[in-house]
Amino acid sequence: MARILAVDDDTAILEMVEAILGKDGHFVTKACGMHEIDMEKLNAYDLILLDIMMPETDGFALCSKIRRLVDCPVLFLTAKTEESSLVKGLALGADDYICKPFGVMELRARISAHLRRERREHSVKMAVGGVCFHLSSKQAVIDDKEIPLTRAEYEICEFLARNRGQVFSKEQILEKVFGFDSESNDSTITTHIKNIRMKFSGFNCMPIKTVWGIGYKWEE
Amino acid sequence: MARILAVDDDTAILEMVEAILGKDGHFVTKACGMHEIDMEKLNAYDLILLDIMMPETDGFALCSKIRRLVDCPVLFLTAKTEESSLVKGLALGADDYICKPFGVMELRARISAHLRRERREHSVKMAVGGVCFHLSSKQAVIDDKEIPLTRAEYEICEFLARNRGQVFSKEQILEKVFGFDSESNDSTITTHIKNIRMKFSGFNCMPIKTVWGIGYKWEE
DNA sequence: TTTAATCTTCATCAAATCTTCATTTTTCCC
DNA sequence: GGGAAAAATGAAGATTTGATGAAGATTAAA
Repeated sequence: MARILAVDDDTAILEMVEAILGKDGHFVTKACGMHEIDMEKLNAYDLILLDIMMPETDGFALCSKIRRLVDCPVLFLTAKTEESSLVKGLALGADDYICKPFGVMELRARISAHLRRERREHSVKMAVGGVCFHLSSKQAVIDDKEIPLTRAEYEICEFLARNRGQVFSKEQILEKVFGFDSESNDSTITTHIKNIRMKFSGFNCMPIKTVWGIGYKWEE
Repeated sequence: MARILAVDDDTAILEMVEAILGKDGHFVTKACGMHEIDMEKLNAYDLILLDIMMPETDGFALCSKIRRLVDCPVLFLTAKTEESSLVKGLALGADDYICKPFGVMELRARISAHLRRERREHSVKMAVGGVCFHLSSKQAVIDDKEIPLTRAEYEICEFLARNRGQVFSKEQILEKVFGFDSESNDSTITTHIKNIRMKFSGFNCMPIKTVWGIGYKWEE
């Protein structure tokens, strides 16, 4: 059904979560802490469950990092019941906050609701066609061959691919990719797009489409 | 910020919700029960808050009906704390379940999280008749096929569709769509309408109707 | 410091889009 | 039906927008 990443320092909880969600047909990957997570492969999950209190990195910090990399639902599953903690968690980009001890049925229902919503909204989206982004090394790869993108070119590609299907104006791309305080000219983006296209054309691949009068998008 | 529909039979709760969410810049529409909801205008809301125990229709039934009509997040806000009730609510298509008495901060945080997610995943859409408008990318779609409208054509369509049933003169359309300071000729609108109709006719669809002597309208 | 790579800007060209207008068609009213 | 007003049509010109190629500025590397 869905691929779920569960992060908790308590192995017993991980086992339990796996047992519960496994029955619903989900495939649960267990991680005992941040060191067990391959941040480059977060794309592989449909939903992430996070504990807050963990020895190395705490769940809040982890949540921020995750949210910067992927868009899938992130749910806290924690013993911290204070409202302030819930508020902080959700403010960091999480989608839900479930307190331990949780009801088995509640956990299942909430996870189903989040997955259902993901499908409801996301149904049109598909995998980024053929292009693989190595987030840490900032390289784009097609068929195991690297496309020699410069840093700016890579950032633009990754941003558009991450939000594939959506159209962004040059101003938006400047702001989102280079920061709101970028004082660059729109033509910078135009030129980067041109160069990106040139490099991709060598791979018989043209993922960035112009939407006249509006902007650019990564084709779905 | 967002348009929120709150449904509860207890006026005091509605007032409180309005006060809390109003401070965050949201616009809250209050409904004391099902009879006060115009089911055909659910599109107008970004998020819906539902009580469960209400005299006429109960919240569960209402949730099912709503879910059949629109995709926006639906949150239960209820005094029913049993897990079975939560499970039922989420199973019916709701996205969250908040128990009364709720923490003010929790309510705000959860609502923000849902709205954020909606923006993150969903380039906002508006469906009118068989036509779906992708607001952010300014594209119109019928049966998953894109209608290649130019920017001006799209703006006119979206405006008329948003106010479907109402008739607008060419002057009004010019003013509303291109700004009060537009110095264009009326014939510009005539021509745009012509081109829009040509493009829609390929889809066996003719949503813009001429009202002789008055203007144009999007058919209901 | 020198060199190379990358980023940014700009002028120019081509294409898509917008606007206008003369002409034809439709509608309304007598 | 006839005439006037309104709208539809088709095509040409004006305008806007994006693509392109090249040069200068900036940054990073040697």
